[in-house]
Amino acid sequence: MERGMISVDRWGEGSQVYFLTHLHADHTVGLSPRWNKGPVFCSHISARLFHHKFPGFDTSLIRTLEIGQWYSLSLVSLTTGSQTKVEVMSIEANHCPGAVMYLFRGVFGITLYTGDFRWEVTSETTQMGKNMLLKALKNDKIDTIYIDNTYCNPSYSFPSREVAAQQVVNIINTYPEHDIIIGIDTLGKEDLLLYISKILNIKIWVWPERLQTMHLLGLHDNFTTKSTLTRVRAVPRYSFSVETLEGLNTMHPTIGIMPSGLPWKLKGKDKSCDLSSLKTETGNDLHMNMRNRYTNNIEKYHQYIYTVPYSDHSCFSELVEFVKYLCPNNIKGIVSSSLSYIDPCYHLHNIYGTSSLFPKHLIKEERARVEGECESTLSCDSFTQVKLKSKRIKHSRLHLRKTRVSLLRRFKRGAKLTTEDCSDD
DNA sequence: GCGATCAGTT
DNA sequence: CACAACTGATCGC
Repeated sequence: MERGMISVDRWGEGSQVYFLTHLHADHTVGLSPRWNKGPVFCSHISARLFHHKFPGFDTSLIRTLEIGQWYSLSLVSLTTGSQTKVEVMSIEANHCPGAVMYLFRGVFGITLYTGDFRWEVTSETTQMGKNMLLKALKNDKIDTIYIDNTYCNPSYSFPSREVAAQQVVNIINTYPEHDIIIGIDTLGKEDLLLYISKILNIKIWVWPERLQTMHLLGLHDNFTTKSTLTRVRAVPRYSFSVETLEGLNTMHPTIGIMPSGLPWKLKGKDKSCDLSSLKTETGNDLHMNMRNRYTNNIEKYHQYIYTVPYSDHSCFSELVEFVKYLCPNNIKGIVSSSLSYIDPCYHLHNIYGTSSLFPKHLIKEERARVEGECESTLSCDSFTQVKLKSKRIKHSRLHLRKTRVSLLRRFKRGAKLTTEDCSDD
């Protein structure tokens, strides 16, 4: 992509067109109701949710794209100053409602920006995305994939959301007399709640604003704001804490369930997990065996709290499948926070194109190459953040060390940290 | 009042 | 231990 032309999920100055993958807060930093920098392209569902999230947003700036359809844009190349054609197609990302990837085709070649996505082979949505990509690309090869590297490390492994949803149902069934609370965000995990609602044939309580979101998503039957109607409540994740659960339990026995890709652990406490009391609904042994590998992921985080590996991001093996399927020339991580922006690419490049690991003597070289590559994806945002952070005196030791290391490392490598890096690709 | 940034939380 | 996604406090304007 050429700088100054296209921004995806970045809302700083200096682009001709802006693309939104989905409406989670960490992808909309800089977007506000008074946005006026340029047209915002997004999916129909995101467009529908837009006004809820940003009341008063200038509707004339929103351009909705039909999924799986090519659109042509005429942009100005900042390097040549002349008009250039860019084609774009949005593809189902299977992350949260309205989430899409963007496939771009232009003078810069073919670029796929995945945004956050889940590449779940058992999911129909993923199959749709797969077919769209196949159809869109024909025999062409993607030059660069900007990939959701959130869980791009072999240590991250979790089951399909269908399996995880059943785990949640199993936990709920284990406590027939308990109230249940489930931690969720402002968007996402609707399928999990729907599954629970349908299997157990109950409504699920959500807070009033969340009910509005449900209605905007066309979900009218399975949710309620009347707490007397149900024992299962979905609550904002930030109000879901050990204290909350302990407080609730002084009034009525209550179990909390956290759906998350990461197995949370309570610091220094007993991590033991009593799964013996958990039964499958069907008692199906095969089902049980299939899940066996993952059962350890159901953690009893606390006396009253379970965590279940229900993730809206791809796990490592899914990322591997994705990359193998598309065979791009280049891979760059989107998530550049903390120290994770190096390892992810490293892991993917290791498996990419070959079933075995690189010979030991090549690994160092490969790592250096990959690290250099990832370096170029650094945004000025993260740089200024680092600069500001290192100036501060009051800071946790860990943070201070981290920023120093990464500042030093970036400086040593001579990474270009100009506004050029900020805007797009 | 506003956006930007940071700390803290699960 | 980590992550994503979010809230609330604080700062500068």
